Amino acid sequence: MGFKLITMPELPEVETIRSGLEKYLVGHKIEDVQINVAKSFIGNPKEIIGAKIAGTRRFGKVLVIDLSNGFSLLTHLKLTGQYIYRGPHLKNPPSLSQKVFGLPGKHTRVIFKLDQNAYLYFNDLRKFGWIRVLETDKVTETGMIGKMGPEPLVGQASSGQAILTLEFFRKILSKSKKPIKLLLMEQEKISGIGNIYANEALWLAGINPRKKSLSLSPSLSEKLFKAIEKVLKEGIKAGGASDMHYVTAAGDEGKYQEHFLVYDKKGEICSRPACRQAGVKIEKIQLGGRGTYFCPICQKL
DNA sequence: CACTTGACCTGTCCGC
DNA sequence: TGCGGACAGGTCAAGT
Repeated sequence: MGFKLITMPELPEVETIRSGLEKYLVGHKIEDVQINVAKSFIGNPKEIIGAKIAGTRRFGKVLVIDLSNGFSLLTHLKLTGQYIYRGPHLKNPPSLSQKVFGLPGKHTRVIFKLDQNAYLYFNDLRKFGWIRVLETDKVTETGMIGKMGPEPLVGQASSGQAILTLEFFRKILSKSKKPIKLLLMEQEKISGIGNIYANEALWLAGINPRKKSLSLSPSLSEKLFKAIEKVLKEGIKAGGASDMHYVTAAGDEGKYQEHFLVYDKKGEICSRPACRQAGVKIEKIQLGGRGTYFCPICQKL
């Protein structure tokens, strides 16, 4: 396993972090907030001090922590954000992954001091991530979440969020001339898919990432729809993909990177039987400025 | 209007 | 060995 990639939290990673936070944080009270980097925390910390943590939600890649006093904390982890809990609700904490930047460490931007001598650390190497204080009843209509497309995983939508249906998926595709991969990653169309899972889903469906969205046949769009669901589900099942900075709320690593079929596989033999036999190698191109991996044979344009 | 590129950051890796 | 540059990728702003 290489250590050169930054595997940013996408839907399965954020969902894994969320379910950990749900387990560990609910019932805790926020006693204090220490902000080490001003741009990492937007809003007034006084509005959350003294509040109890009531629950967690996820909208696409945005994590929401709802408090008992009418306020919520929204977080986007962007590329390198980590939320790590230490306290009595985490029995037998796993040995801290080396990917964790210390607790606290050099890259700890915000520390929430909770009751019962517990702490929630927000680490973020590149400072792209943010935590924002917002009234709970404004969460679904404000900013990114307000414009966000439907949730691609059945059973995973937060209340009030639409689920992506095949019909809606086809409708989105039919309206866009963009390369399909770029469309999949557009959060205002579908929420939660990033570079890794877009690459993986397209390989699984046997579709070239550059193919124009509106040119997908009904059978291909259905194939892709199912592939998206499959890779996201398997991502969650594996606890997310850790190559560089992603860890769960307990501070340990996910395993989905071991299941990668194309992502970061440039020059390796495509694992589809016919391609493997013929020795076809995975290629890498830039699409929308992002690294894009595909098999030139089983993902023909 | 649609699409592309750059900025935001920091660390790692690669080649000279 | 040291150093500079390319690269990693989500989102938004600015440019074409």
